[in-house]
Amino acid sequence: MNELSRTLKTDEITQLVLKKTLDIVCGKWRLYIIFQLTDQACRYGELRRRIPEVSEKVLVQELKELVALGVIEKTTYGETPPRVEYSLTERGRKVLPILLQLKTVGETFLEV
Amino acid sequence: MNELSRTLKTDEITQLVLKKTLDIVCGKWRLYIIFQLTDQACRYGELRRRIPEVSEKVLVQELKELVALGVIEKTTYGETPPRVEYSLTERGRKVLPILLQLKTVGETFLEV
DNA sequence: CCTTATACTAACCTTTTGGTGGGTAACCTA
DNA sequence: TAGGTTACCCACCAAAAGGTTAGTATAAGG
Repeated sequence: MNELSRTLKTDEITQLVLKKTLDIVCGKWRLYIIFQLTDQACRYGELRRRIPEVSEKVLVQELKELVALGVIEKTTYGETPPRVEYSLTERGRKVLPILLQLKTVGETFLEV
Repeated sequence: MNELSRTLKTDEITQLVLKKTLDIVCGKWRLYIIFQLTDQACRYGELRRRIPEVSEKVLVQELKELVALGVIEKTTYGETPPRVEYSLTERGRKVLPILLQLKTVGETFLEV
């Protein structure tokens, strides 16, 4: 019984961990956005221009979510016209190599 | 113009690659299913019992999708009651280490 | 004083994903 | 002959994800 409850608990933790990962990774554009910020911070408009296929609403929404998750951070300069920059957080930079490796997964399954 | 079209093409390839990756990874239960097959093949019913939270329909559906993607394979033994086993394909085993690393991502963002 | 630029918000709609509750075939055992 | 076991299928439904279109504040530039 004790062992069972320990097993259950481990499963629950694994599920939590995986859920968090999926929150960060899933969503059609999240990885794409993260990869755009690999080297430097990027303004909102610049992101729009670099990923023209994503709709405005979704981009804003995804950026907000990634900020809430702690993957990226937002810096607002009180200027007009407004200037806002997005960049990776420390944690974001920490996991970036793993996320970049995910390309290998896609490549492996696209090979003939 | 040549450079632009080359850039566009690269972007398209990146998008294809990422899409393929997301197909494999996303979905509430896909990673979970893949991880269950790390060491040995597993029967359908065994998977059901190991992941009780997933509904029957969704499990079947996810298994089918993973087979179609080439991540896992299905072996049917013509017995009654039926026996069906799922296991990782060669490609599946190849990318498994990368997928396992994804746990690190979740852990990083769950830390206090 | 009208336009332009930037970084958004809000209302609304469609598609995709995940889930429930039933049913099925085939053989074995009691 | 009734019930158990296994690995599914089908019709239907709710919620989440993704997308379109229009509108906003502010200041600088012509």
